[in-house]
Amino acid sequence: MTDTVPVPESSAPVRQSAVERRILDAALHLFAARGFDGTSVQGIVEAAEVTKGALYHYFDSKDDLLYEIYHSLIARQLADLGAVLARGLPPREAVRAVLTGLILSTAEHIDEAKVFVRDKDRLDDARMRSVRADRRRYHVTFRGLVEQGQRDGVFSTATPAETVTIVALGMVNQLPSWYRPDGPKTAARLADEVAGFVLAALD
Amino acid sequence: MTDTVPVPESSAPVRQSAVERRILDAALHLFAARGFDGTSVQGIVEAAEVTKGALYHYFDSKDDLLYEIYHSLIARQLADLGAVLARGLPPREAVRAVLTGLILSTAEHIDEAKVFVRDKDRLDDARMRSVRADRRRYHVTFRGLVEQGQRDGVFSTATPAETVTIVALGMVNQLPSWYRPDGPKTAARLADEVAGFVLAALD
DNA sequence: GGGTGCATACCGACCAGTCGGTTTCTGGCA
DNA sequence: TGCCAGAAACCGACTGGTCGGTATGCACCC
Repeated sequence: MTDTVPVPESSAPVRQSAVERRILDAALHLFAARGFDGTSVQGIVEAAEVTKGALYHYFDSKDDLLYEIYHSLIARQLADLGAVLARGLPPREAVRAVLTGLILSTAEHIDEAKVFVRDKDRLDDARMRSVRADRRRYHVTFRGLVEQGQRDGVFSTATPAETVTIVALGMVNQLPSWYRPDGPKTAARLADEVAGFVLAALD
Repeated sequence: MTDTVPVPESSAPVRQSAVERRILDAALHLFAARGFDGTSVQGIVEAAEVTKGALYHYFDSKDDLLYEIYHSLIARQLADLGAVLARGLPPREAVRAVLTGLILSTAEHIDEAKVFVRDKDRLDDARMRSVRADRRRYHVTFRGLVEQGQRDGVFSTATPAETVTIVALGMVNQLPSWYRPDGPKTAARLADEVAGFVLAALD
């Protein structure tokens, strides 16, 4: 509908104490390794080398930790997306930049991605709505890029933009299940291959 | 390396009592909805309207239920794959048939797929190895099809066969996160669109 | 009588979260 | 500079409840 793709805003980073960060780091690693329900609060405080009192001083609940992880992940993704859009690239280059950037960022923060894909629907209603709204903004913005390319005639219209978006972004969500940081291919190489694959399908 | 793609065998189905089936059904639905660790054995026996004694009469452990679910899923996928390969189609038609079949089968057994993608690494070592070996057979067989097409010159070699396989099969694994049986598009329609997308990238 | 198919009562371990208390930091005032 | 009051940071024992799993018994059938 619109002729230009709107740039999503990102929220400002929040300063946090060293203890707070240690707790979040420990929670992130344990959630990624064992899942949210498979991780005990006791396990988190032991890994972070703090006490339970400290954890509940900074966070309201175990769910709170999960939300912080999601929030930082999505905020970063939206910021990256905004940065690419701000460059005003033509659709093909924009899609390539968004996809390679997203893959690189996901590979770099693979634990957050793991937690997200596995436990994304384990939040209470209010936080769930917030996370979903952010995800939807990303989805709609990306689809807008594909639609623009299709309107401009540089992308094939064989596959509907919505399906392209689902498939392309879904591929990235699957990344935690097969990407290994110590594997034979660098993240940059994989990002090129995957983005190239998607663009080839859009030719 | 090989010139023909070998057909993987499937294992024979096992007969089970009505109580056994009720337990497995309840476990499947609860695991899909709340995850393995988020589901209690008590919850399963209540949903299945049996007692704990009955459950532990038929199954050794909670893990045992999970393995049964995985096993039936993978056995079905390997059987479908074998059926397609047995038709001896040329690579393009074979890839299309495998992908559409896999997507349709995944859509039809969406709960099993949900459980698999979420909790696939929650098994003990022995069962894990068994599951992984089966998955690997599927992966290697599919990659073989892509390689054959690339050798025959009907597929582009722009993206390595391994990456194509990871991306194509990964897309299917993501299906539980976006496919809705009551959505606007039928599973068959989505299967066509997604398979078409992959084949377009292989042109 | 011995195996199968359950039911029931129960176990110790562990769960997320709480609460009263203590230490450490910070700013204001003499 | 020295002191103090209040706030923020943190401690860890404890709670009610749930967890996966087990021990035992009993009816029914070959």
